[in-house]
Amino acid sequence: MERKRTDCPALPPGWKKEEVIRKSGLSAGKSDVYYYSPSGKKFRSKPQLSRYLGNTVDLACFDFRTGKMMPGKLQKSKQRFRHDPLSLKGGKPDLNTALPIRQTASIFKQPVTKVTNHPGNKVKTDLQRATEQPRQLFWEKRLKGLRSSDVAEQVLRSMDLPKGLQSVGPDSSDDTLLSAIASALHMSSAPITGQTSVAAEKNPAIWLNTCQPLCKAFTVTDEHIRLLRRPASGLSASPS
DNA sequence: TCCTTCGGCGC
DNA sequence: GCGCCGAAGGA
Repeated sequence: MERKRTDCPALPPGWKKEEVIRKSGLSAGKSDVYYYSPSGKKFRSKPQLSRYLGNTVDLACFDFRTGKMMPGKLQKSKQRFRHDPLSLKGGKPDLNTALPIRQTASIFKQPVTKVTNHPGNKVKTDLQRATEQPRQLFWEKRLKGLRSSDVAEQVLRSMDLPKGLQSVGPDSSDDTLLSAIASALHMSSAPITGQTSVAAEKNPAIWLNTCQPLCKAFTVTDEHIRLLRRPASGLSASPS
């Protein structure tokens, strides 16, 4: 029988997908899907693929049968939505605070060419730094202008920040400051204090503590919390 | 021993 | 109903 291993658009070059129709037996007509790595290894299930790729890759959105990424199709624990009758009563609020992550097609391991320009150089090992995730300085600026909206695509009102918060760095807009603080709260369980180093205010490009948001050190008082607990006027509690 | 193919368990 | 994997059977 002619085997056609097709290129799969969601996969990097070299990976092939194959679909074989069963032609006899009780399950005639059913099809089996296989993948082939660039090295020729055959994969016949998602768990097998997952084991090979390791924990670094999240295949939750990868549909094995079609070979496509299906964002929003998290097959774990069926999602319920606001407009779903079952969600209206007794539905728990969305407690998932994980930041959304950009989904790319290149979820599979790919060969990397290592280029060493200066083979004689010694690399200083600094374990403290090495375990840190590399992060672009002032990356929060990239979130500027982005707005959240509800299911009806109504843009949600942004938040007002307390007066005392002052930003550090090249961008002083409330937009960026809000993004920086919100992101910091999500990305670490450690206390969020702002930039405690005075040097960071003078030259943030060098002294910025990337684990803290782009704002000057602040403290949250009981008074601040009391203000928050007071229902905000002019804001509806929920859409619809 | 390797590969293809269908059965069938378990969710 | 379907995904996953065992194993039969052929090369």
